[in-house]
Amino acid sequence: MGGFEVLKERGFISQCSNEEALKKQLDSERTTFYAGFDPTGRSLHVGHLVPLFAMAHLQRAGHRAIALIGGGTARIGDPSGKTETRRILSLETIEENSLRFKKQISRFITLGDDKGIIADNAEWLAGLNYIEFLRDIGRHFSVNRMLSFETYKMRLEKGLSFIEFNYQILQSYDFLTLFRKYGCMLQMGGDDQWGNIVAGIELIRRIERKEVFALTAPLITRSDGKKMGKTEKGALFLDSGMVSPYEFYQYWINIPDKDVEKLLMLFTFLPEEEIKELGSLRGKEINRAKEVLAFELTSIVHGKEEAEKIKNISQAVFGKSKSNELAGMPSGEVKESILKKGINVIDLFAGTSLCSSRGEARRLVIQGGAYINGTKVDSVDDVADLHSVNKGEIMLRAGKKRYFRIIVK
RNA sequence: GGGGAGGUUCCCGAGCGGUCAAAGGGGGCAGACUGUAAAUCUGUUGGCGAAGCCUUCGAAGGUUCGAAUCCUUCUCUCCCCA
Repeated sequence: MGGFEVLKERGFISQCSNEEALKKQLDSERTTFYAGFDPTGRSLHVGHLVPLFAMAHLQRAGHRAIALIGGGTARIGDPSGKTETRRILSLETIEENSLRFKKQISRFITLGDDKGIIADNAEWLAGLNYIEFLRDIGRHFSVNRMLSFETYKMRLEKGLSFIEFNYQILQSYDFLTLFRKYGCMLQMGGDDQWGNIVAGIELIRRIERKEVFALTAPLITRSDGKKMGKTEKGALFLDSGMVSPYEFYQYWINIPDKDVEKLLMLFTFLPEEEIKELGSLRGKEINRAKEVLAFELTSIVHGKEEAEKIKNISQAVFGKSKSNELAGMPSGEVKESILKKGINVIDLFAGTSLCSSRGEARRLVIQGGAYINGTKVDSVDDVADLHSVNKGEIMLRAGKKRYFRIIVK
């Protein structure tokens, strides 16, 4: 039992409704807790990692986790922290997303009746009777009070639909339902969820006369001001089809020095002492810590085998090892017959994910950032042919660290 | 329902009827410096070809030799009134 200290020391806790009482609760008995995930995207992303790891830690301490899929609330949209209205998703999309979420979540928490549960609020929200709901639940909410919440204040400037405004009530109702159904005592979430969670606590206190708890995690930021988990292409998704494991791994390798320790604490299960040690590395040495971070996290998200493979690839490509294991790196194919005739370098690069247009490929070459098998391409008129093929492959490089493997067939 | 303000290239945000592919900033990409880091400096940033051409300024029409800039209708967002 316990677990509160772990979360605290590792940096998962930002706000807590009643720290002392919660700690006592967690220390004294097996406690059921939950965190919600709205299936509004095709995949979970880095932003979801914080609650996932927090849940995993509590579960390891012996408590029961509920991952709540917001299949019902996703039909509406949560205004918290957003500046724009979320667009309405089709039911099929939500359904599909939910399935994907469930799969991903199960990599973090252990499922089983008394260990971990995945629930979906569509189960109780979809069939709600409006009148009954207003009578039983709605009457406990004061509009004046809701309007005083920061998230709504912000939205009052930009516009807030009535439906979105109800999000908080639905989320509170979720908490109440989970409390009744599973004896759930604690809701976790990001800081932006604070208002919603507290509203749930109040609802439960009013209706059930019981004290339950809120725990929020801080928004994780990068010391360089970039948004955590954002890449040029968008969010860093956990789905291997959307962000390849190789890219995923590389993202963590390239994290700013200052953030390594913090991220190791949050996104790995390594013991704190080991993390502190890794975090104290300086200069070039700290790359070792980043490698550990990337490896550990990739292992959890994509599997250990995959992580090993990528680690080898990365070491090979960035020159620290002789390994030739390159499977898993972004790659594509090209026909031998095309190479026989020779292909212009611009076309070659433009055909890969390295460049999105011929113009971009042209720029890359002109700026001296294009390489074939490690040799700089110095003219846009250069042609690649069979001489460029090395063991059935051609290695392209854009800039310092973006690689693409072309397989000749 | 009435009145008002708006929808500009990835984002924010300028834009006298021509010289606007469209200022500026952010972001991205590349180069130098490094440690696959940060910071900094430089270049670049619609597409195809590189003379030039093509597609962009919510949508569709129209006025003009010529429109992102003017008119009409439509649409969406926000504000005020009911």
